[in-house]
Amino acid sequence: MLDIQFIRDNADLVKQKSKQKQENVDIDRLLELDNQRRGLLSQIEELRQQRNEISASISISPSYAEGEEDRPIIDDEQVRKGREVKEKLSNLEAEFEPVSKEFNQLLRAVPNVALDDVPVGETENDNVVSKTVGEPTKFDFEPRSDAELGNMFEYIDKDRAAKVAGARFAYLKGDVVRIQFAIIQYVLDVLANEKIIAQLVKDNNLDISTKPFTPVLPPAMVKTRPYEASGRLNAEEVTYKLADDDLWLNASAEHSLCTMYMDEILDEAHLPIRYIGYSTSFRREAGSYGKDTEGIFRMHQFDKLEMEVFSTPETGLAEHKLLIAIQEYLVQKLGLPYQLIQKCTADIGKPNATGVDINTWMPAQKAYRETHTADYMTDYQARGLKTRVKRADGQTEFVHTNDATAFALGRILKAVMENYQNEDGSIRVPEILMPYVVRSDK
RNA sequence: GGAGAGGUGUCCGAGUGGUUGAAGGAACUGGUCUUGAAAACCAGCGUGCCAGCAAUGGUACCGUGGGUUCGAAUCCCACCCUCUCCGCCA
Repeated sequence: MLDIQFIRDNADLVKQKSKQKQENVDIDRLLELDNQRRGLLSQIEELRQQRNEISASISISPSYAEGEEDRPIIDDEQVRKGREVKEKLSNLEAEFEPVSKEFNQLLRAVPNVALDDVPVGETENDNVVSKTVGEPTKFDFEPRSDAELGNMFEYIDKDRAAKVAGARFAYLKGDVVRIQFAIIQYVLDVLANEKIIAQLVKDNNLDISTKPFTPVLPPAMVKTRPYEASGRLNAEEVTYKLADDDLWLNASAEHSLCTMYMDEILDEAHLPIRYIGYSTSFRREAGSYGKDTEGIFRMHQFDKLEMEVFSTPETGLAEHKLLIAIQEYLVQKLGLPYQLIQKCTADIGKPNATGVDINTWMPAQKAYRETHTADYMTDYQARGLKTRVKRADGQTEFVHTNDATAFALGRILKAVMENYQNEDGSIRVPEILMPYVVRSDK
């Protein structure tokens, strides 16, 4: 969330930026509530002061309390006054509660302010292709889709999955499963390799740490409070709720990673914290009926490798650039053609200050489709989660957070299957994955 | 799921109704001492909100939420979490 002080001081800017994101939050109402809230709060605090003074005036000193001598008699008049104050206080607090509640709801609804170089747009069609790497894969036959290839070799069984779990689920079987695990191993190898990180830092002229990423297997469920605080809970369209518990299914490893330092103050010397998380991700896909129903592109469940970084404010943007560089490195090593997309204001998402997507070439659809995203939240997410850093000078401030897809395995399996297919439907193993698919029985 | 113990500041840990934002210790920061370091000694050292240019003042925070009271870390209720033992189980 944003700082209310910042909104007060920059109301016009916040309104404008909010509109650019197509998030229509009533900023005037928020400011009105803010005024009401502060007015009531100062009245409440004044009464509390009175209450504290009254109770102090009738307090019994420890020596008296132990009954040594001259135990004072409690002053009934003061007690009566105390009761009066208590009554007034509880009335005011009752008045304060709904104001405060609406205020907090609205405050959380205000989106992050996009960086100035984020293109203004109304839909994802206004995203800007910032570069295209590689040529669409050439075939001297008509390339098959993941669904067709999956059927030919029983790699993908959605019919039986539908029987068991419903639409948008699949049994993935056989060698594509081995490819998935090879990709996981490969990504962990790359991100644990300080030489590669250092090279990418250098190539991009970034003045940040070369620290490698720590692999993490996070919880696949998140409680309501952290989920809401992260700005990532989207109950209507995305997130599954467990019926009997205060738990939601992860829609990304990011969701249980970004929340892990909630209510904590981190030591500056420990930053940046870089994690590569692996989690099965669950999405309701409620707004996408009839979209991408074929194959494994859009599923209720998929596995994902996700990078998460906690950093100081000064290095946040450079960390974002590093994450994009890593994404490009990984996609290039996998030999897939792609486009780097700068997302526009309407598409970056509420907590983001900026964000990019990588769209990978999908031969059967003859289109670049979204496989990666990289989000930079500045201090927006950390403010909600109260994740702070204690600086060398003793001051505390909110950390900056970044997240970025390493590989969303469902979508990347589709990309690999389609781009590496032969005419007979067989699929070659990308060279970089060869060492990870060696079978001991062959 | 059953029985028991417990959740206090960066950490350990005291505190069962009033001068407790919270003893003591550690860590950390500054200083004295030292050729330097260590040790020792002295001092400082939580976070949010409101008001203020600031100094500062006020208020809240001892797992979470509610209650009792003039007054709650301390008493009562509910919930969450952790640990130990038993049961079940990958």
